[in-house]
Amino acid sequence: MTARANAVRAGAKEEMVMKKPCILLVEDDHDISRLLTLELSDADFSVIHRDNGISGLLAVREQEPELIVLDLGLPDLDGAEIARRVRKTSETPIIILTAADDVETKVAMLNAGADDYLAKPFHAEELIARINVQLRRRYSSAVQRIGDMLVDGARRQVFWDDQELRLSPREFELVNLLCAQPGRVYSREEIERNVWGDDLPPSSNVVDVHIANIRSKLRDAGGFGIIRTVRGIGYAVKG
Amino acid sequence: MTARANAVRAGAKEEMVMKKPCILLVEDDHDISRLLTLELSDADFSVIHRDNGISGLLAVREQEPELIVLDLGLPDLDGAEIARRVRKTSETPIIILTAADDVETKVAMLNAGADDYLAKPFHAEELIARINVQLRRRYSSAVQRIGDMLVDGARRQVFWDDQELRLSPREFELVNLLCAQPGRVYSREEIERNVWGDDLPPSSNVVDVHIANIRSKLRDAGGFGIIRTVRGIGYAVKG
DNA sequence: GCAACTTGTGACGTATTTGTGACACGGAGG
DNA sequence: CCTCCGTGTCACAAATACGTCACAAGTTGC
Repeated sequence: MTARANAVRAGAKEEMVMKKPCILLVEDDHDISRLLTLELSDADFSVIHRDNGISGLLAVREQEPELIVLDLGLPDLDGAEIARRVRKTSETPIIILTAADDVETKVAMLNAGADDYLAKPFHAEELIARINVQLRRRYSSAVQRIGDMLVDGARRQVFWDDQELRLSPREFELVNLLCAQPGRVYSREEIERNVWGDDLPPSSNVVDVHIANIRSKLRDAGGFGIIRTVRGIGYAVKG
Repeated sequence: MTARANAVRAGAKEEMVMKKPCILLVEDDHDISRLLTLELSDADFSVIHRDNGISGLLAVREQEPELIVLDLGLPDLDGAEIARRVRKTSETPIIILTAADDVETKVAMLNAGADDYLAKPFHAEELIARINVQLRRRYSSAVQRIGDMLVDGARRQVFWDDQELRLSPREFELVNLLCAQPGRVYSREEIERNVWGDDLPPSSNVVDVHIANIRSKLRDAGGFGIIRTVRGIGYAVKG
């Protein structure tokens, strides 16, 4: 449920009512937290704020947020420590905020189980962008059925008529994206941003080629016309 | 270890209805008890809380918990006294929490009938780990069956077709993790966090090598294709 | 102290994946 | 009917990920 909600949310804000993803913000600086709470709410997240590590940890259990934004310099607990303890029991994405921008800190954080890292000062939009990346990465694991096609995010498998398609990682990501919102048209740019992320393949017709390959594999399994081409824009799956 | 134990139980709960072990927590500090209740529930125990010795003793009779976690510094009764009285009528495992960490107390507690002893401050995971040890000692636990493979968490044994595989500790941990949720794909990072924990093997292809060894042992016993490679991500067992 | 075993590392071969450019195709508009 | 632009298709080169091996360091038990 979270899964779908988030996978879908990127483009869907305007069209349907859906549960807002809940962000837990653990930050002791009152000014920053107030500002961020506003910005995040604005970006259509529901925000829970805690100003110390202990109550932050409690909130993780009690509220089960979809994502955690964690300040490194908390009065009681070390950010890394919090990350480690969250990781003991859950895979909730964690984004760390910090004043320092050195490599060691970054590595230490990621080793502790953080998923991303943002050095102050930063723009709220950047944080929001990274939040969305993490949400998509983690919660694109829903099981989605579209006609005879079945997309299982947790297993990273796609079936047509109970026959598995052997998709490469990129192919799977692409299918998974399109299937997040059956019927919705994804532009090439949107697809590249979501599937390729920071790797940016700025040139060429990669998307088209991959779509072609996916179609071919679908055809081999007996599926036709699942992926619709929208001339001038991009692609969509039938919905 | 803790992480794994929980993962196993968490995963098992989806498929079979299994009674959660019931823990009786006797603790007067309200903050600690709230946190522990949450942590324990999270670890998939059912928790009963009492905040004094008398009602604690009553609860032992009435609820018949599988294990008792006992704070030493209670307002009405001495922890040792409680332990002794429980022992008059039952062998229910008892774990004592205490502020002091001296040897005499420890000996006194164990003499009174306690099974284990934990000095504050402690991490919840440590408590959970010790709880699991005690439960395992007293009751046998989680057995997972996946096709012809059988994973016995309590005995730390894996069988294929009733033939035992001789797995090294690490190998067992790895298999056990993957089998906690058959079908679910575990990323290398996730595997490292869960199997290696804080020992951090930051470099190299350890996971792959171990998987290869496990596969080889499975093959020797007649099992093929149990562990699926998910390119670009990690591994999963068929399910 | 020796032997057997466990564990992590680095190197290497191989199969798959992935991006690119060239070109064919086809519909929309003139 | 012809042209043009956006797509489909193909083959190829480069990059990458994974499986495997041999080895060294560390443990355990005898």
